[in-house]
Amino acid sequence: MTKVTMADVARAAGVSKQTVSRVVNGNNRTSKETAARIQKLIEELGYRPSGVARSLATNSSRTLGLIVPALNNPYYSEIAEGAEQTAWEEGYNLLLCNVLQNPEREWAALRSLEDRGADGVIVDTPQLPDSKLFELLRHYKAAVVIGRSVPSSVAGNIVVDDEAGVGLALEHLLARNRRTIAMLSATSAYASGRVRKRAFVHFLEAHEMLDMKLVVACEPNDEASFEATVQLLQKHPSINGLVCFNDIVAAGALKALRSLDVRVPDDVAVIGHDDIRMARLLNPPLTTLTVSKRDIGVNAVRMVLDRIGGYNRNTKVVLSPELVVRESTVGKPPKSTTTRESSLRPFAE
Amino acid sequence: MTKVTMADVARAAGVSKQTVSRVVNGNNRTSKETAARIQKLIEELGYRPSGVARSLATNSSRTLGLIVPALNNPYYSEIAEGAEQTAWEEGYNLLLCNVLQNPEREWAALRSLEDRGADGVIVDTPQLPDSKLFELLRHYKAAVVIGRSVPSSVAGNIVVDDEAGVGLALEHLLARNRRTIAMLSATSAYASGRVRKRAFVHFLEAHEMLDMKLVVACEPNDEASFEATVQLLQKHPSINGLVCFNDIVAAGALKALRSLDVRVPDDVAVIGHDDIRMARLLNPPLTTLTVSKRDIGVNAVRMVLDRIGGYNRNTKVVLSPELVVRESTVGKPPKSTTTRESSLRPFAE
DNA sequence: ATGAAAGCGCTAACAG
DNA sequence: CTGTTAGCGCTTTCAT
Repeated sequence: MTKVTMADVARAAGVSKQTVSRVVNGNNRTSKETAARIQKLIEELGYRPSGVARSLATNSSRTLGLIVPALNNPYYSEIAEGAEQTAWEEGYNLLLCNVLQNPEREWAALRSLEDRGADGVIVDTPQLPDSKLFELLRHYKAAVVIGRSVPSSVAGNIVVDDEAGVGLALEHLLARNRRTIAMLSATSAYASGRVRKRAFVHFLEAHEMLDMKLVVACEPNDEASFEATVQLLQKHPSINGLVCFNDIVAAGALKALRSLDVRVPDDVAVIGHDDIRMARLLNPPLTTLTVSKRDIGVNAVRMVLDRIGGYNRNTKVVLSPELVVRESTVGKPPKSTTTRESSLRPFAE
Repeated sequence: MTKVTMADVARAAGVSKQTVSRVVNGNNRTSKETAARIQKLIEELGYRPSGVARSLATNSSRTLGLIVPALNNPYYSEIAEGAEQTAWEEGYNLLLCNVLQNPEREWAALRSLEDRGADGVIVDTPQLPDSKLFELLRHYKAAVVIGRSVPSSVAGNIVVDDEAGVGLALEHLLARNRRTIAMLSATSAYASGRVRKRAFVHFLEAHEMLDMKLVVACEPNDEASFEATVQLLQKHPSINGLVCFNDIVAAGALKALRSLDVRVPDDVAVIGHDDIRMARLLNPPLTTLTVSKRDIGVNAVRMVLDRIGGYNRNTKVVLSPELVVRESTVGKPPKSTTTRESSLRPFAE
């Protein structure tokens, strides 16, 4: 607990702080012998460089911030995991901020990270309005925004092509002769919910199959979804396909269908979004759209690090979802687990 | 992005840095007028105090570290969520470190947090040996350890009474006439796995029902559990009760039993641990042991903050699990299509 | 009520 | 190869 400083080591070694500093930072411009001697002293005295002092002197903390709306959502925790891992590998620390769906806390987290000297931030905040977000991001050396489009001057950008994903889902259902397809969307506070709903509507409109009465929204949790599904199917028993905002919603729907004695997929085929771990453990295992959440995190960190380094080449990454086909749409036999590789489609603006 | 320092504000206001400092820190020993004037300047210039510089000067960062083995595990992400929220409310930042089940990274995270000047740490690392852990913790003003017992001189302590929990589970099974009870434990690297296994063994020994061949270990993921369950039941078809290390393992087991056409709970009653969100969505919904993960996080932060403040009163918190009874042990309740199944509400026996 | 000086522990920019 | 001189932006004494 006693604090050993660089000066202590220098004194013990009979050299200047600078020399110790050079050894600590692996700067070879010191003689082998002194380097070795200092190294030994460092261990003996148990010296640990102070990151705080170093940050102040270098104006760089080797710390990144990641702001997510909820960590109990597997979607975000997987992003966090990928980001954490990558940051670690690059010698950076990740300050993870969980803002609990609260725009005020999103704002505060951004300020707080700034004060703590974070070199860059990665933000996945569905709620904070663009104007405020952009203003806050100005204060950082580098930033990356996930999940909504931003100009490359403001931040790097990682988005998921939900439009394409919903297209895949609907084509899959159509190919299996489902013609009365409903959607369990999220309440409008969710940006991706809006996108997925719009894509759904457009697609079915184009196929002249749209019935807006079959498009309902609920809070994205299994309880709300359970209720919504029960009501939806009681009102519209002819439904034979169901696209859900995410896998949690789909799980609630499956449970509801079970309680209604509606067979899946025979009576109703169900598709989720995200492929969280639970998806394959449900009964029946859930067909779902997925992108690699880990990859989002990994790419976000790479991108923000690039930007910190002054390379603004790759300003946007669009990830295309893939359909993981399981029994909730095709029934028992086809045991073929779709291999899902990350489909990374980076392009410069 | 331009850096406004305290000196800039002081200059603009025609006062010294110290006066600005006093205003920033709410020290009233400044005249109302100058305080107001400075406050105005601060807003106008967009001055933000540097947390880094302050940390260096005060030797305190108002930052806490939380080290968990895996964030994709809902168990830990809920702890993190509780901790995050509480830290935030107390004006602290939470540096979340995900160490991916890797003891080397557990070690590195502890060092890294120390270098970054974290005031305290909360550690839930199943793998790092006590001796190493204790040594590392010495460097912190305060520490709290979750999930394994430590002396109060080393750190505050939050543990779950797994012994009692396993007792609840087994009594429940016994009461339902299960006499051939197996356990799917975790590999020995997991401290709580060891505790739960020991409790299981002791309990059944005391009831003269122990058969060590029915106690098997696997990696705590659904795939390993699937395999282990298949093998276990093929070798011992008489098994009619199964206690699992956690809910993920139980989910894998349920899937395996389904594939073996073993009925749950009629043929085998299954109990998990943790009550992660997925538990009630499985088919059948899973009976499981639970404590409030959020509370663990909340308590941990409170405790470490107490210790930073010099109060070492509350050195240990023991949380007792409750058994949430669902269909995986008691079968299906009478069905109703209008009301939701009541199994959403946890209750203690 | 306010200011001056001295540092927190480190690195940067020159010297030599 | 190594040392010296200055800070980084803030807080802490101590004066005034």
